[in-house]
Amino acid sequence: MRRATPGSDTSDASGGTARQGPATIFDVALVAGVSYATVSRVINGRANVRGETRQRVEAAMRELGYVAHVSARALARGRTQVIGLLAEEVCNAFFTEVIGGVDQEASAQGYDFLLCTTHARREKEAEYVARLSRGMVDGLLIVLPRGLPDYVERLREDAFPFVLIDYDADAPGCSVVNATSRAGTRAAIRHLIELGHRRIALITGRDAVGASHERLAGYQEAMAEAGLPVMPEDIQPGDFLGIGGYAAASLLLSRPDPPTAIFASSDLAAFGVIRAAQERRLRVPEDLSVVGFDDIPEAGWMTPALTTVRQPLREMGRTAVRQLLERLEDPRSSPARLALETELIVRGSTAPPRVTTSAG
Amino acid sequence: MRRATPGSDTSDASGGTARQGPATIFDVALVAGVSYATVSRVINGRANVRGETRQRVEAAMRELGYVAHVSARALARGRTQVIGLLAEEVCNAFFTEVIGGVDQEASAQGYDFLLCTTHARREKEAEYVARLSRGMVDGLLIVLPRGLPDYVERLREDAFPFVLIDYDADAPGCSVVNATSRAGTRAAIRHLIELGHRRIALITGRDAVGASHERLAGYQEAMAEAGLPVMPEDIQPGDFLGIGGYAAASLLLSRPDPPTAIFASSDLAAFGVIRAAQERRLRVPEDLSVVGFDDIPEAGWMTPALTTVRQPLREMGRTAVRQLLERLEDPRSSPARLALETELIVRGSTAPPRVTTSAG
DNA sequence: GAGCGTCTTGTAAGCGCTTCCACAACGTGC
DNA sequence: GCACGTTGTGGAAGCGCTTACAAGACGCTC
Repeated sequence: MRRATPGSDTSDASGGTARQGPATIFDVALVAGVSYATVSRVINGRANVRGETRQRVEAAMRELGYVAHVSARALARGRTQVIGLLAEEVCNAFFTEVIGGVDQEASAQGYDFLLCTTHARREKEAEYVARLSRGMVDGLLIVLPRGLPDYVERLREDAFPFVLIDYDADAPGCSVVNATSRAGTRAAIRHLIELGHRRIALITGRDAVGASHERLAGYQEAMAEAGLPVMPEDIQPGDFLGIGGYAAASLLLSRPDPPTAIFASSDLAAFGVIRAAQERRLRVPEDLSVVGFDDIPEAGWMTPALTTVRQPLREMGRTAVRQLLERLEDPRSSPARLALETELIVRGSTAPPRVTTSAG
Repeated sequence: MRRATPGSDTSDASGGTARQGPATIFDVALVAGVSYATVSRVINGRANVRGETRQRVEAAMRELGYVAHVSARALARGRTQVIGLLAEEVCNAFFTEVIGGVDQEASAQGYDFLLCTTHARREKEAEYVARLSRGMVDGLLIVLPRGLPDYVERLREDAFPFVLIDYDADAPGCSVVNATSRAGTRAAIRHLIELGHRRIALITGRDAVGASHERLAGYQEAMAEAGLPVMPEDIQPGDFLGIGGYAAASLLLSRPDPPTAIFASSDLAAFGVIRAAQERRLRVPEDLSVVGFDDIPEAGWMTPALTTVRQPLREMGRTAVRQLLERLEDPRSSPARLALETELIVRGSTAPPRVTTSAG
């Protein structure tokens, strides 16, 4: 084609025609003395290439330091071998754990991944998704979407493969991976009740996130099962972050008759609770039992180590990738809704209450 | 005017030929009754399109929900409008701060960014870089490289634009953005000396990272200036992480004659130090002064709030993007080496020592 | 030894876009 | 009424790759 210059010497890239820019498939073909189609076959590991030819091509690629052009491949094949990951933030152990799992599985399956942080800029999200889904990625993972944005509907219409991670509300026709938040919370509250706690407070997550409601429901169920009353002021709004946990706990602990245990809807929030307790010279767990949710690495690390509900975040990331790839391979496979098991991890931040409160 | 297909109706995409898949530039051209070249001009905001034509095209794009195919554009234009970011990890406040800055500036400048976490898998890094630089991204940001890998040399040869972030050793011909680690550390140590400390220990960062050596040098300079001896056992190796800080501090504090102040080469390490102190029932700052480095958000947050050397991490990310874009626009612009100012932030974790140690 | 598969290779036609070049339709100024 | 630039538009040639399709070489059968 264009730069098939058969006359000149072919073995010296810097000689004859002074090539500029990285080598293309044509250059390799020229050096190997085969057609570019054959080079392409070698690159893609097609079987029908004679061993000796293959070796010549491989040698030429090495010699020229050939690297396939990503966009060109993507355009020709109609897929990019990249999956996109849409997360709100990157500076939060919850997301980084999930991302870590995605990273691991994607790379194991030969996919790259493209991380987009939305910073909750809702207006940009839709545009992001539109562009990603047009030639940048083959499929999309969306972590912890708040509500169910319009673009999800659009993706569904376009039959573009995607998986929602940790989305707890209804999502008809969508693949979802999440964890059994409600059951996990119930187990945690039961654990506190078994230790003898009667006044157990809850700090919720962000209201827009479905998992918040699930955890609240689990709390209420466990309390009801045990016949314990739930005081409305014992349910404090949080934000899944340390700051919200701290604020909520400060409120709870400054009351004349504070709870003896606090369940926080995330580990970060639980860290905030512990800080608030320490500031008041309350010891954890002697004066206050604290339970978190997620089991991020730091939870096992602190003093006291945090009792928490383990949510298999990395595994969720991995599972989501597998689900997505399944849909990539067979676009007609029906969307699945997977809930991974949570597990109560009892560590040092919970103990029997010092005195049984009046409510008990 | 001129109609491409004068006979049939051109406004109904779902009529005549049943289109499948997302709309292309041709579909838009058909609906708008212009050639695809004109559509391309509109997309790219070229001036030479009549107002009325432009509007027709825009209407057609809206009607079809047209989104440009990213790979196709990239292939045709030779650039992607994406910059790549190579970082070791994503679950570490240091990186996330830098990444946040990059994100912000890139998006302000109309670029997307592609985050690749290398997890210190050195063998994969080079491959990553090769692929990224071939049609995935226009330029590369490399955060905190350990040593100066071979692929950097390759990038330089290929004249591929890249910027190193927080790389402190020699890098001839490379653009670098970092901070004045040495001066910052000197200021921190001086602060401790002014408070009356004489036995000041240092916990280093990872050895492979240039900034570690800079901080060590700053420490040694400040001690020498004050005429204070540096005991070899007061310099403990760390890893920039909490776990290393904890381990090093545990060692330092378990000695019969422990230092009265510890400088940690990162805030995370300082958190580890504080934890180690608390476990020994040492109070910070009364019994032990602690200084960190970085000033990640958590530093101002803890109790006690951490005295630390502020490194403008977000700003470093932003600056690096600006530098990279400069090189993108003018590939012959000479590489610059920018060092942003560090600043000592005095908070609650430092105080005069309880008793002047024998060394004083 | 003609007819038939199989294996290997080359040619050509795209993928969806940008952009150079050409050309028509318009004024201008003389 | 002519040459002349301007402006708006269409046609065509790529960008670097994949992948039908076709064709040549080879070995096999009957």
